[in-house]
Amino acid sequence: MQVTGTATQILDVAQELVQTRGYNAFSYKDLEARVGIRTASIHYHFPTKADLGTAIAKRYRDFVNSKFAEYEAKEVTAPKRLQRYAGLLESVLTKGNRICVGGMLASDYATLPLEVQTEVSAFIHDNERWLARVLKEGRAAGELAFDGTPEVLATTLFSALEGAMFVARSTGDHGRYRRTAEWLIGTLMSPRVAARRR
Amino acid sequence: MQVTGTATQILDVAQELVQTRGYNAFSYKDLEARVGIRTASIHYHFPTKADLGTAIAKRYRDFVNSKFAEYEAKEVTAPKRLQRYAGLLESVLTKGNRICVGGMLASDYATLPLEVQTEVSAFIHDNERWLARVLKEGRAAGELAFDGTPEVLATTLFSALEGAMFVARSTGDHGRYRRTAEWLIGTLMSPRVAARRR
DNA sequence: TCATACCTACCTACTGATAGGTTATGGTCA
DNA sequence: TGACCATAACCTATCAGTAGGTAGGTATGA
Repeated sequence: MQVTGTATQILDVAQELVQTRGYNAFSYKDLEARVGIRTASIHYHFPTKADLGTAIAKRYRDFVNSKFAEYEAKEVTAPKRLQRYAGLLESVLTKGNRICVGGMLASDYATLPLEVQTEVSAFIHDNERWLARVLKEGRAAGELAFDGTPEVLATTLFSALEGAMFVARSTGDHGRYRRTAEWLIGTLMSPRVAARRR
Repeated sequence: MQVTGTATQILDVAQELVQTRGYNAFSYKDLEARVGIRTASIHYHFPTKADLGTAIAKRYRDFVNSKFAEYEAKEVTAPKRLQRYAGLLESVLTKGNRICVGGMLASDYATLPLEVQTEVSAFIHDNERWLARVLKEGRAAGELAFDGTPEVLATTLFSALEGAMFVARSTGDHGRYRRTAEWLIGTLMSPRVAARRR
């Protein structure tokens, strides 16, 4: 048995299809050829599509949460941490025109099985909570300057970056994402920090 | 006989399904019961689903473009025009948990027929172009203050508002959209930002 | 010998789409 | 006027293909 078992392989392929086509636009049949086993065998690993969707969402949430920990360990300042976060999503976009799993499933939200919906809501919550903390600490440290609460700005940041992925893909211009991310973070940097950057 | 013909009625119902479920998550069968005619009859009005999707996208784009003209006629200042724009999307969200047609189709982009893709790209372009003009004029008039080009900020604004719709719906909290919109526009009018530019 | 992991074969329901028939309306012309 | 015809707008019936899912059998290795 490999380090990457069949179940993991199924998750990898299915996740890519979720990120490019969306939850309702891929089927077990699509997985068949790419994974190399029959649809019935995929049902052995993931009895229902809801199970598969939930597994994808859970794994992705864990992955992103691990990135949060990584960024906090590696980067000391809030602006750097935000840049890392924006860079993570950018790499998703660049690697095969993909969309963040959370953002894509959010767009399919009304049609998702309940357990997947719950996972999506939790994903958004995790992202916003982490962003809010980074923003709060950054402002306290004088690295960031902004009006309003960290919570509101966290939602705004998350919404903007997720939305920018859709816009970038629909216009065939990945630069749109990058410029949006740069504008947002640049605007948050305090005059002192911004001045040093020039 | 009626003021609203059958074709219009089909478009109304189909558009609602696009806005709530997405392009791939509704079928002619879904329209049957709600419109009150058989799927075959719907094919009479819209031969293919691509035709239907294109008609929905085109009509919505025209609708939004007409709103642009309306806001320019009714409102004199840039902040007011931006507030109107944000309010338009908010009313879409509030009225039946809907998503902007452009944003929803952008999320389905990779699976759309070519003609619908083209329409989606054009919708984004129209929105960004109008926003960029409002921002440019607003800055020239001293009503707004921001770093960077109007074009970049237009993309950011559009991305953020569209993304905020998804986030609001997935968290069951429409207030998230409103607060995001208010933060964005508020930041553009902020004296602090204006002072920083000098 | 027993669980794991795969298979073939099949199911029901639905997908977008087509063929061809029915009905109502309204215009043309001997 | 009335016979005729065209068209619009619907219908039933059907298509081939796909959806997610199930039943039950088989190979393999501990």
